[in-house]
Amino acid sequence: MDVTRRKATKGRPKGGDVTRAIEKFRDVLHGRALKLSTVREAIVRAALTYDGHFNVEDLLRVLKNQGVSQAHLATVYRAIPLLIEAGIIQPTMLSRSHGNYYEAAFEREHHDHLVCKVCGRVIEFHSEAMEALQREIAARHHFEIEEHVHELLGRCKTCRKS
Amino acid sequence: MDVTRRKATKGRPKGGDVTRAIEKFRDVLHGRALKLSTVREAIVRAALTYDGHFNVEDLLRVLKNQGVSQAHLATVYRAIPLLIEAGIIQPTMLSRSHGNYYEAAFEREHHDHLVCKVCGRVIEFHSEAMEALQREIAARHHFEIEEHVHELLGRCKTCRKS
DNA sequence: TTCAGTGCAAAGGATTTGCAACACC
DNA sequence: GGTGTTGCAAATCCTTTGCACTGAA
Repeated sequence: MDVTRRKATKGRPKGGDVTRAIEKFRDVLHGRALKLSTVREAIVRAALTYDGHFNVEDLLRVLKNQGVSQAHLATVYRAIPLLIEAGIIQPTMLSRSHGNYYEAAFEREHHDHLVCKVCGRVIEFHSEAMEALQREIAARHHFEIEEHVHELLGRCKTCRKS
Repeated sequence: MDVTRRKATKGRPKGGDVTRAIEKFRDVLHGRALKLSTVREAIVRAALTYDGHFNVEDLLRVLKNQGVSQAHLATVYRAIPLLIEAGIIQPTMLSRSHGNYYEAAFEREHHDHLVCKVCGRVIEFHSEAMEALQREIAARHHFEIEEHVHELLGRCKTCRKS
């Protein structure tokens, strides 16, 4: 009935996925008369292959390690809205953490998060029953949901013992 | 079974509530060897009687209108964590808005939010079924929930027509 | 060749902090 | 009276922007 499962960091993009994502990105850019630069392509790759949640600095670090030109923070910031637009990444809350965090989203199923306030571990979950309930509540208020934020914060299995 | 209802801005604190809240606040402060200054008391009153969601500037504006000394931003920032600690206010996401927002929380029931991305309207909701489902999901992951963030973002009744 | 993209530095906005004067308990 | 609190200004952190130069189409 209610399929809650851990997707974890399986389903990381394989080569072909990255290629398709870049094609998708190119389309989005073309649609806006923008260009696909080598730097942007590198940013897409870095974002898609990043394991877990990241912020702009994290992404920059990866790019630097790969020796992508001088890789500048401003460039990454400027690319972020485009990556979101193209569905390459999606913003995630990780609530009170300062700054914004993102995660790869290309061809991944929707999910929400359990976040451990002690160790920072993030567990993904998806519940169809929950989604249905949300739709029901929205309908009751004649509200049209475009997106939602749902995070359960607390202590994970390991940390609740200490 | 599932009681979803609009709590709206009814249930605003009455005089007695404010007094009790201040007592509670005093206790929390005492417990940490801190003091209840007149400025802090004014901040508590302003927060409790504020109608709806507010940020630090909003609160400061109220204080200034009341002629509370020179009321300084830094002072309000310094008080916020204490108000949260005492359960006077709670942070609310209002997702992508820059800066943090809060709302009065003293002796109010827990609720979550529907937020209109067009007009900014905030509708409160509470669903026991939803809460139960969250507990179930947490249990499945041996996770202990301390708090959660749940916001449904989209278009309200009025704005979805335009 | 022509715009868009990039690096860099400087600007911005939100929040924090160091410090001397001031106010609770 | 001693310690925490406040106002103020300066400092920080994250993000955005202006500009001259480089690069994609």
